[in-house]
Amino acid sequence: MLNSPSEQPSVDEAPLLHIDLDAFFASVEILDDPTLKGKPVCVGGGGERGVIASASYEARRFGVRSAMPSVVAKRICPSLVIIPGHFDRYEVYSRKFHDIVRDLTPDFESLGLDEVFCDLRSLRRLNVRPIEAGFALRRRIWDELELLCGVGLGRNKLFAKLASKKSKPYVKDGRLVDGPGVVWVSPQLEARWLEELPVRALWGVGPATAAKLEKLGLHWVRDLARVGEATLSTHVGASMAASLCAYAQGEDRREVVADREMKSVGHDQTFAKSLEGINQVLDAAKGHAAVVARALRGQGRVARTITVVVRFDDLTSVSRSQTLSFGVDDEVAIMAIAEALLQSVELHHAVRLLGIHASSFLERERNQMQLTFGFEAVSGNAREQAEIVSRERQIGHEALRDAVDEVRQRFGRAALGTASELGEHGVDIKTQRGRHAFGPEGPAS
DNA sequence: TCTGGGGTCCTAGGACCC
DNA sequence: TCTGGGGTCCTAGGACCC
Repeated sequence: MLNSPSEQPSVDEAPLLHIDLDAFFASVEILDDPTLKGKPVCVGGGGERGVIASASYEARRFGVRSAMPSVVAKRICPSLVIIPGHFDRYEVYSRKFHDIVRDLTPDFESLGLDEVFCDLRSLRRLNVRPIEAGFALRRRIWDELELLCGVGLGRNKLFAKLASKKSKPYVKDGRLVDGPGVVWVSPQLEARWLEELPVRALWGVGPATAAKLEKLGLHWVRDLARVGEATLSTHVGASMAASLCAYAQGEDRREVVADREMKSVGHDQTFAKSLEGINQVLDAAKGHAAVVARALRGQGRVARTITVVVRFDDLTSVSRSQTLSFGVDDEVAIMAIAEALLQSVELHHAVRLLGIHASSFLERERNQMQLTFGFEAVSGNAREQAEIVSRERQIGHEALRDAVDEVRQRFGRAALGTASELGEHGVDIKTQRGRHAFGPEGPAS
């Protein structure tokens, strides 16, 4: 907690600041529709397969939590209002939130739409007082956005994040208790904080890792000191073991990385009613391909790797991916690859989730293969332009056709035998080149 | 109570090159 | 003729975060 009001750490004593907006999605919904004020409100999927993404404090009083299945939330809180997300609205608020943070320092890293880590060290010469800065941020976020937030300060990301959690309001015996708003973990307090911390509270420790640690008799962060990193490594992997051992000592080397480059975009959808058969799956995939293509173009990126993910009714998942020698950003090309990949998946159960993802980005200008499907030559030097477009289209078609062939070859007969004409899904690719020159096992060796 | 959708990172194995 | 090992890229799956 705040040790005493007079205590004011310097930037070097509290270099990391973490801010986390309270019940962000739900709060935005209430701002957009004030009649919701005072009601238990959630944002999430309302159907049988929906889960809660964000719960207002009013809902939390009933025990509703994010990641909880909506049917469960509704059971424990029958008056719960579940609203489907309006992510465009959240992005608007998130940008304003980031603008306010940027006024303090450009040296910040966002996690999702509602969380930010700031490295305050670059403000050393400005004589910034971290605790004052934290309260000032809170005030501005409230004054300008009418949103509440918690602020944590500490020597590293580990403590800053733990502190912001402690700064927030919480529910006790069904009542809402105010938090202090800003919390600093002083170096003197670090050991005591770690002492009381369950391993599950550490970054990177989820249900699976927690269960492994439990098996080793490690419930608390203090228990981690008992085992060596080498032992830990055999159970949770080298990288996780190194992090855990460092955290147990209060050490955290993770830096604040401003303007992280995005590495993938994708679209997943769980269907209210599972899909049956390849035709339903392919129909759905067309929509997914369009969403992913739009996202790529919106960010001015082209992707070399296309991945499809299928989750079955038994909750098992499979993924298939193909990396191309060129980048794509249009739905026709993405769909052509996705279709070939999906054809290779054995549909032994109905499909509850379908995902298409794009990764391995290239800079668009220099690396995009000119896949100008459906592009109509327009005004100007019509003939010349038409020739260029035609040539580019030809090259694009050939490259894409080769890529689709490659997928089919990789997966052998399953993909080859049942592959429907790509034209059916909008790509006019004739496959009359010397295929079938290889058998069921792939290319003849 | 039975699990979404946006992402990130890690691991292990195989292919290929030197 | 049979053989090593490192580096890089790709693939599939798993775990985690918000």
